[in-house]
Amino acid sequence: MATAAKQGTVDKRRLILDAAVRVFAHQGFHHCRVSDVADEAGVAYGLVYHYFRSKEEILNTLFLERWQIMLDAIGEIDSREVPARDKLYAVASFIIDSYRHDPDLMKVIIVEVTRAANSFGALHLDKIREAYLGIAGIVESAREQGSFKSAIPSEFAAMCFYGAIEQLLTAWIFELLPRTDEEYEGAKGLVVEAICGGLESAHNGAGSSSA
Amino acid sequence: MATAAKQGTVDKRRLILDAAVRVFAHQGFHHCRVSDVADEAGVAYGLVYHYFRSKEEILNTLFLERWQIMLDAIGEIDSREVPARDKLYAVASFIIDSYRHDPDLMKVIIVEVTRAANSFGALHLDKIREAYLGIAGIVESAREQGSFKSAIPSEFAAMCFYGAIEQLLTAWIFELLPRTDEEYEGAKGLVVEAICGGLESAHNGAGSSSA
DNA sequence: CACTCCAGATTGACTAGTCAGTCAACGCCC
DNA sequence: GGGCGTTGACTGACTAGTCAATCTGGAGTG
Repeated sequence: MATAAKQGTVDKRRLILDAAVRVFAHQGFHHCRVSDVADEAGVAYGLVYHYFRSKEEILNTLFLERWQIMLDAIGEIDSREVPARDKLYAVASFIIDSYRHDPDLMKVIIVEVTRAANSFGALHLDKIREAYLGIAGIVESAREQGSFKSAIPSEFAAMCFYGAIEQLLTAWIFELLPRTDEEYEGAKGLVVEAICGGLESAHNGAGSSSA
Repeated sequence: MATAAKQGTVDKRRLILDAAVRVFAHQGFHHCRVSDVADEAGVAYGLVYHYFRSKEEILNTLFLERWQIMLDAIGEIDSREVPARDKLYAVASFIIDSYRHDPDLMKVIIVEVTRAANSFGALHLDKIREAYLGIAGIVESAREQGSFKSAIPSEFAAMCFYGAIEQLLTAWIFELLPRTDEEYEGAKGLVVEAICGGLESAHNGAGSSSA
């Protein structure tokens, strides 16, 4: 049995982290008090400061824990011997399943970190960039190999792809899209088709003057 | 001469709004004090409350002012008699030019409202949704007419398109992309090409099992 | 033109409340 | 019995919003 969870002893640190996810997700990092987290965890106020230096450190911990898992997943996916489209489908699946599995945690990460340009986003920029680079790597191989257009820089493509997925999650967070298993599954294929295959029909003859 | 600006009289309300944009953009809505806004505007603290009921009302005003301009622009673009791709190019141009023209304002709108699921985002959900619907309308016409794939629902496509653009702005906000005129101009064409034309080469024969 | 008068603009000290973080003490387990 | 885990009352610092006082420009009057 693991060190922390032996006997009936519960890992209070983990309890606090899990409680923080729920509280941050429902009230927002700025609108909740540390006492809310302590109460939710069923733990005394002061104990939070025994395990974490500050309220911010809780959020940082949550982000880093989860983000690293995603970076590792992207790295593993990139190493597979399959077409780029399948890799991107796997990445989309991983992110969407992460949301499906723990919507509160993903909401906190996206809303409070990934998109928080004035607070935690800036702090974790390097980690966020790593994800872009991982996706860009997948695109880059496909470009070199000729299956992806060389006209679109891979970092740019990665940004569009990741942006589309994050917007999807945002739509689920905002309840603009139904949160059902079918919706999640369908979205994986659709987002890949939209970004890789494009919106235009293959037989499209519509002219255009855009660059 | 307009009522407010006749003679040497300055419109203090406007002064406060403009100062708020700068302060919110650089410090973040939550990390700045009302006194910072007043100081930046060169105005007494109390005057802020003469013109606005609360700190939040300043942000709401900024968002609604600017967002309505964008909604009007999308509506106007949709009514043009050009291919869907050109319409989407025009929408992308409008948003990117908005950022180029006033990065602070766009940063505030995106970071503090559009992506703030726990505070202002929820408040302005309907307005935000209106933008999606406007873009979806453009896609829908193209689907009916056959130039866009019918397999991808138009709201879904709109979300991917808008998400890609917002991610681009975020990259500029985070300084992950160079902020130059060439970059802005290039991005307009690239984002449309990525979403409408897709990342894959036309002659792409790479197989795929995703769907 | 000189003067009064007032409504709206402007000021900034102050209040009332909030909340992150501290700390001294307690207790439980090894 | 000692150290780590745990407690929660308390403090110190901060700030959104109030308000009574002051200012200012222009309309009305003789």
